Amino acid sequence: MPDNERMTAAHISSPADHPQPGLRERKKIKTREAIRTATYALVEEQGYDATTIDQIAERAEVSPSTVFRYFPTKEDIILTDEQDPILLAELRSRPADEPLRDTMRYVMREGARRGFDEDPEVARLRTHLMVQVPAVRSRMMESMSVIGRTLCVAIGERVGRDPDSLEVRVYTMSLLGGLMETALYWGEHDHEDDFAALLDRTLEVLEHGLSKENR
Amino acid sequence: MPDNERMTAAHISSPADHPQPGLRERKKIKTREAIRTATYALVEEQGYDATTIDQIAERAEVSPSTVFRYFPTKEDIILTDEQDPILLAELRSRPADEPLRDTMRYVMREGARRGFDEDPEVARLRTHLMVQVPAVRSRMMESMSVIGRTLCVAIGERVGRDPDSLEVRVYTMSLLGGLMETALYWGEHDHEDDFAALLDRTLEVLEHGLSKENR
DNA sequence: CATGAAATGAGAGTAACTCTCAAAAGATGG
DNA sequence: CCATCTTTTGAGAGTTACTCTCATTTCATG
Repeated sequence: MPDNERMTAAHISSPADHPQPGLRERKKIKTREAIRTATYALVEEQGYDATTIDQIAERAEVSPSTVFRYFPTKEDIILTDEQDPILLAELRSRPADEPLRDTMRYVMREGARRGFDEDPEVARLRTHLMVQVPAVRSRMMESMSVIGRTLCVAIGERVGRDPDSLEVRVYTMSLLGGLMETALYWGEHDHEDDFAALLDRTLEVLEHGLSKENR
Repeated sequence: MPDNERMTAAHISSPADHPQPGLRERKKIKTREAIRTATYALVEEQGYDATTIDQIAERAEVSPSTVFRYFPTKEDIILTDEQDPILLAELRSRPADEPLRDTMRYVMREGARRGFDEDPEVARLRTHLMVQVPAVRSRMMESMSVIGRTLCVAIGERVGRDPDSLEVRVYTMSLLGGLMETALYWGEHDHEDDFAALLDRTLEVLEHGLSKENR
């Protein structure tokens, strides 16, 4: 089961995305969406573990095979998102002389804002699943380490170092570790806090460490 | 499948560990060891994915049911270790006024040294699996986040802060993220580097960030 | 409309886990 | 040493995520 490549063909959209790319493409998008909404609905009704692929397929009105053609694992139905590549592109397009912290702050904020504006219900459910279902959390961490690779390159460029050097990799993963924990914290506390504020506190800690008995 | 509790009963050894705790206990330890060595041997021969639980059971001369009684998942056979609780205890026993970085440096070094001294072959195989097999890496990350919970308490105590505060959690997870990446780096490079030296570089980065075009 | 390509569905197969229940093996008191 | 109680084990059936293959359908194109 050598599945280093998690990305399905369906994930990679060609750079030029025409508004009307033919019936076939439109149908694929619709199927994808149907599977996702079916999953979210079922999970909300019965919970994650109780929801089987067959049920998802039935409600989405596709065959189980098709579900797997669109998403490599059950967790990916929940975690995958069209926005990730957008965010990565955005990260790359930031001015090269901008301090890394500012870049990350911006990108993270943007990601949270979009995800939440688009559909608050889904965002809520999703983060709850990240917190509660081990398999989902685990999958998220894995995708984090994939993103880490890309981030290393971006960060390596900026700093003028080998992206594969220990230093760059450690820096990147520690940053990501902190950011992910922030997201989990946010989800655990039912999104009561302002995410931007949490992010600021996080970046403060990452930059200056833990001061004793402050706050 | 609500499996928040990953620890099997077999993992929790009573505080008073007698040297001869009766035949029953001794047999359990032997069975556990048999399953582990069978697994390592088979994985070395045929690779991780190609090795099934049935094969493991057969070579260890137990039933498949028994394998699952001892280890909740296949990945745990490889990752679980009697040393982890020892290391955690050691961490707790460090002087309270020792700087955190020094503590972590010490504990990590100690862990790597022991694991490697004990059985270099197994240690090598294990880290390679962490690097190469997604499921194993993923499971390791999960256990990292469990360790993180414990670490938060320890760190919270030292710093005099709420262990559940965002600050402590972010600090802890970013630390762990960096440390794990160091371990992965070490494994990826076939343990050519001196782990202690890598650790020092890691802690330097975590403390002072990435300086531009140094080295 | 005909031909080629891509997407789908159906179905069989694998393997990791779970659960249940009866048999076996160690512990314990007499 | 034996009888009983408890723990561990094995056997087997069941579930489910995921894989692979092949025939059929559906869209694209000239």
